[in-house]
Amino acid sequence: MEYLTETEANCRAREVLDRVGDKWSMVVLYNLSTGTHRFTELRRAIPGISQRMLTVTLRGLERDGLVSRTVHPVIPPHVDYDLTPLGCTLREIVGALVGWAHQHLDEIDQARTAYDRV
Amino acid sequence: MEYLTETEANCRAREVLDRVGDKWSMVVLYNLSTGTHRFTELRRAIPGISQRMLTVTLRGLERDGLVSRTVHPVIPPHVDYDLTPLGCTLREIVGALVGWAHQHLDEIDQARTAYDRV
DNA sequence: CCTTCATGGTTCCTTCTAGTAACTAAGGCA
DNA sequence: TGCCTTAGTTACTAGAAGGAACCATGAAGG
Repeated sequence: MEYLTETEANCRAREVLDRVGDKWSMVVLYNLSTGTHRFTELRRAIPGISQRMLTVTLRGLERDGLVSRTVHPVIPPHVDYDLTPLGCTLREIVGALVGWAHQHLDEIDQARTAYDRV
Repeated sequence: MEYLTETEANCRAREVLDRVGDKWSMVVLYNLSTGTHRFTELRRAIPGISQRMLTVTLRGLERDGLVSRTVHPVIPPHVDYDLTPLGCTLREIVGALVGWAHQHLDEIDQARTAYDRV
C-alpha cells in the first residue's frame, strides 16, 4: 500500500469522510450496491434509519454524484435510486468494510466487554 | 465480491459503522496505520480535531480493541498509541478509502457544484 | 524564587445534528 | 365517505460534538 504524505492524506481523508463517513451513507451505498432500490425498500432494508435521515442521506449522496435519483411521475410516487458510475467505484471498498465487520465483530464485542470489566 | 443476505449485511454494517463510521475514527486509524503516534502528534496531524474529541475517539477505539494505549509514567506525560493486531486488519480498507478519496474528490466537487447550480 | 512551558488530559457550557412524530399530496379502492 | 399507498416535509426534542478554560507535574529560563 502506498502512503500519501501526512498532511495531504489527512486533508483528503477528512474531506471524503465528511462525505461518506457519516452514520448512514455507507449503509445506504452498500444497499444500493446490489442494484436499484426504491425509497421505501431502503427504509425497510436499513433497520433503525428514520425517514428523514434516509432523505437527508440520499440527497447528500446525490449531491456528491454517488447516487442517481429517478422520479416516475405517477401516483402514488415512484422514485428509483441507483449508484452512479462514480458510486460504483466505491462498491468494492464498501463491500470490504462490511466484510471486515462480518469477520471481526465478535472480536470487537469481546474487546469491549473486557474493557468495560476493568 | 460476495454479498451477504440483505438483513445480515445491514445488521453487520450498522454495527461496524456505529464503531468506525463516526466523524474521526477513520482519520485516527489512518494516521495510526503509519506507526506509533503520541497524543499531541495526532492532534497536530489531524486538522480540526479538538483535544476532547481526540480523547473521546481514542478511548472508543481502545475500547473496541482497535488501538492500544501505552502510558510511560514520566513528567511531562508520555502516551503512545498504536494499532492492535485487530486494528491492523482494518489498515488496508482505511487506506483504500483514503486512496479512493484522493482519486475522486475532484469528481465529487464537480458533482456538488453542478447540483448546487440547479 | 517566580514565571513560563510542555503533555495529556478533564470539565463546563454552547451549538449543532440526529432522531421522532405528525402532516402533506393525489389518486385508488371498498 | 374515508382510508390506503408512496415519498417526502416540517416542527420539535434529546443527545452528541465542539470550544474555552482549567488541572497536575516537573523542567527550564531569568
